[in-house]
Amino acid sequence: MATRGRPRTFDPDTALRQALDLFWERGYEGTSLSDLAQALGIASASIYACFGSKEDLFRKVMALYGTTSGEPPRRALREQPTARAAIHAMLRATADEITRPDAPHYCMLVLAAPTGAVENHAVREFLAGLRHDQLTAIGDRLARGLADGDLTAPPAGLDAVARYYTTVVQGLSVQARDGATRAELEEVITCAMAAWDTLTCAPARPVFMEDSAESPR
Amino acid sequence: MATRGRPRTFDPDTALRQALDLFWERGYEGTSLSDLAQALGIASASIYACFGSKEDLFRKVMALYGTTSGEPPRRALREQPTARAAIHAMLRATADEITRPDAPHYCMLVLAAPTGAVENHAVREFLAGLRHDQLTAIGDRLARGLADGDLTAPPAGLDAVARYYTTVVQGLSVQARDGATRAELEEVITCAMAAWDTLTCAPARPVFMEDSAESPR
DNA sequence: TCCTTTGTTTATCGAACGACAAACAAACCG
DNA sequence: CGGTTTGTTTGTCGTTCGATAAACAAAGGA
Repeated sequence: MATRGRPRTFDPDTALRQALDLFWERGYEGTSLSDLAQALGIASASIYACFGSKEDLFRKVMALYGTTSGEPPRRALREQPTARAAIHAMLRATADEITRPDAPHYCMLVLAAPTGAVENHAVREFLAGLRHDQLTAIGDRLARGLADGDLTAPPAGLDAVARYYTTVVQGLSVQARDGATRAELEEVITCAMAAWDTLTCAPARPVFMEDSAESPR
Repeated sequence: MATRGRPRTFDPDTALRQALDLFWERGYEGTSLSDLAQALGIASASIYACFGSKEDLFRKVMALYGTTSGEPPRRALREQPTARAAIHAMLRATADEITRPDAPHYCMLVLAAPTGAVENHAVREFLAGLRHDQLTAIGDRLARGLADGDLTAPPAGLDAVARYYTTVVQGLSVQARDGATRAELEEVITCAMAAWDTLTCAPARPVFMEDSAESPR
């Protein structure tokens, strides 16, 4: 199909990336269309023409966020050989992502729109759905460990353990937001992994014997 | 001193409580002065006369929040005999507070204003300060356990353990916000406490032997 | 070349924002 | 009772919100 009409003067991918940066810095409601227009270097009408509404833009932004910042933790879950290594590496990859010096120190999934005006209810539930996917992904990885034989059924329940590590991930975001360093997050992760052996009836290992050689991503 | 001039037609304490309910439901930026005026049944000018600015009102609201919803977890830390029981009871009291049927399911400290517009930076840092007090309170309680002799110095570091349980508390808020039930939070707390014995070099106890008779508040 | 198609700019919409000044209402003091 | 003090209401300030219509600009097709 031929390209008709006047071509765009801006690159939608670049613009989406710039929109991501702004939404990341200020959250959904904290970012206005004026802010976006200024940051993207185009008029707000062009944003509407290219991306639809503010909410549509935000959803596209979150999709990009998922394939960039969200990928390392997801890959950790996918590629590590055991459930234990996968959870540990996932936590570390998360800590890496939320303490990058060139980006805001928190996960957008968790803090971009937890509360807000009534009219933005749909956006909040959209993010809540993505967070639920997180929980599911962790639960699925534990189930795979069960199938692979590297994990015995935890007495507390597999869902409970999955929700527990999801809770830790989400708590890490608040910690990073409040200025915790990468090293401090690593300590928290060490503590969180200390629960693993008790939860999974594995032989306990003292914290100073933690497998720190595991790849963080 | 005599009461001069026209007396108030509304009760400031009642109004503050109503403002708390509204800020709790929608967060700081999500609540407008029009919303507040309507909920309190008075004009916005009366709010300014009585409470100052929106930010002043929010700070007073958070003080009330601290003495009401914040008290049970704080009391748990204070009154439980051992560090372990204190942390466990504090987590349970938190779970109780953030799943009450008559209030929003999350902690205002954590989710009322984690991100937002640049002009509300002061409010966010105010809340961050209160969250840091949380961390300090938990750290102090662990130190007391050390002094009382019911806790041996954790290899991971006392600060690390304090930050870990702070992270769990904050993660619980996100879980509750996303619809987790009180029972599900209890499971998460059980998992979080499973780390305790490993962290503190105490003899490990299986999760199914958890001291469920500890007072939740 | 001229028309169609598409993108961008400009201007603006109505509504809501936080905040306040002035006018009005109700209490106490003498 | 009049005068003072204080609280509340009314109206509105200038700004910003998300969103859009109309005018203008630049490309391809015939």
